[in-house]
Amino acid sequence: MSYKVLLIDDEPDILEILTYHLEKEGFLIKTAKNGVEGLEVARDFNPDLIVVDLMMPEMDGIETCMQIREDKNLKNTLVALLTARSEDYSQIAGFESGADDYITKPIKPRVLVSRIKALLRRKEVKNATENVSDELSIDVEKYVAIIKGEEKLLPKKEFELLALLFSKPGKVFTREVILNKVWGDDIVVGDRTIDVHIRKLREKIGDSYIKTVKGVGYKLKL
Amino acid sequence: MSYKVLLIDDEPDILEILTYHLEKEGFLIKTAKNGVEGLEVARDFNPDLIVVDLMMPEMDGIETCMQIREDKNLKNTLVALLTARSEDYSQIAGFESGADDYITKPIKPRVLVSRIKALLRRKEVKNATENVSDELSIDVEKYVAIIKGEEKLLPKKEFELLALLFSKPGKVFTREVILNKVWGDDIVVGDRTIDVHIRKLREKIGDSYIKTVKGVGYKLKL
DNA sequence: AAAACCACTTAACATATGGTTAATATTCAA
DNA sequence: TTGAATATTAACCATATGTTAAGTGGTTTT
Repeated sequence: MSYKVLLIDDEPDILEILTYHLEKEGFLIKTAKNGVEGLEVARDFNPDLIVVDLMMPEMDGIETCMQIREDKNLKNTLVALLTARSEDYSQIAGFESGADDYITKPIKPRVLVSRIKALLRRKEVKNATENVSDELSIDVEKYVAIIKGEEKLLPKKEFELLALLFSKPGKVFTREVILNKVWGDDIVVGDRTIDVHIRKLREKIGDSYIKTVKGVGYKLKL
Repeated sequence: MSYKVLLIDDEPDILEILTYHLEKEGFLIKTAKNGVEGLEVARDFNPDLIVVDLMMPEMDGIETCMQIREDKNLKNTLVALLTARSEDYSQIAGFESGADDYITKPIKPRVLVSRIKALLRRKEVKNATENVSDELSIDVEKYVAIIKGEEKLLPKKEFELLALLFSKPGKVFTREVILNKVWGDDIVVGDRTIDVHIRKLREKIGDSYIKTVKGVGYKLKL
């Protein structure tokens, strides 16, 4: 299924050019020429991503962004803000608009497309890891494991290992696969390294979640 | 709870029409026909927002605005100035009236309403950000970090870095992202530059807020 | 115009943490 | 029961980050 993207901008030219490039990539596009209209369309269209221009008359981008964030039905929708310059960034960032990404003008279609793809990929991961169990979850943005509501900041490798297991809870990941995904194809480490990381994870999140399948690998218990 | 708005204008017609439109939107409205009266009402009514007409006999808008700003009890109150034309803007901005927004006449009710909503929402955010950790917040307009009530003026780069972290407290920002957002896509700086800025920030706001996630980046502690 | 100042960057060195290993213990499936 | 796989622990070490001071260029002050 292709991703749905809503573009909100008051300049028809920009809408047109972006639509062209994104449709070429197989995205499903709708457009709106202001925030109010955008919100309406969004509620109906239920897009995966909304791209909002910051500079718009009447209701500006930040305002729109915030309203999107407030709408519970659009909880899983990503928002990317189009901003004039990267330097102005802090001005926007100061408000917690809740945007997931900022894309600076002038827009290069290629850059935009790859940014959007990256965003959607992340969303995929996020959705996959959400609500697997109400006791344990992970937050990819924050690098934390949430165990019974308590957030534990994990070091890089430990987090990546846990995230891997989370990518398919219940599935057994062989040591080989774990090495490949977390450490990389070429890096060589001793064969106790994984165990030690598992150990540290268990220390932090409790013994009951990561299950050893002897001779095969590890899996996340649901 | 609905927002309280105080309208100050010497023209009854305008007061009436604005009251009508704003009450329709669920705001709680009070009016005053000059600055002196306005201040009295304000102290009693304690509104979220005061809309002041610039052109008024006796005590004019700017004067009123300044007096509002001086009143400690109205610290959290927003002020919007009604001005005749956008060209006059620079004139007014010159005086540091302390207004939070300028709305130009002739007033279009729809525009006014959305502007006011935007303002109040920002205020909401501002107050909310303060609660993220009621010890630390930032003021985008002043370029300051407010740490336990004390304002610290930050240099550009430091502020932008902090603002970035603030844009999503808890989220880990990689060095790469930080470089992109604060320094820009193309600018190349040595790899100790970020650390040094982090250092200076920590020096000013205390060590406890910015957390290092080794191998990944930095994040703002909640 | 010189001096003082400030923001920012760089360079050189110090430190600490996360990652790994090694040595030993324990477990589990055949 | 037994040996290979995994657990556990602490020690080790590399590297990412912390820290300090000094350099640079631009701006303000005198």
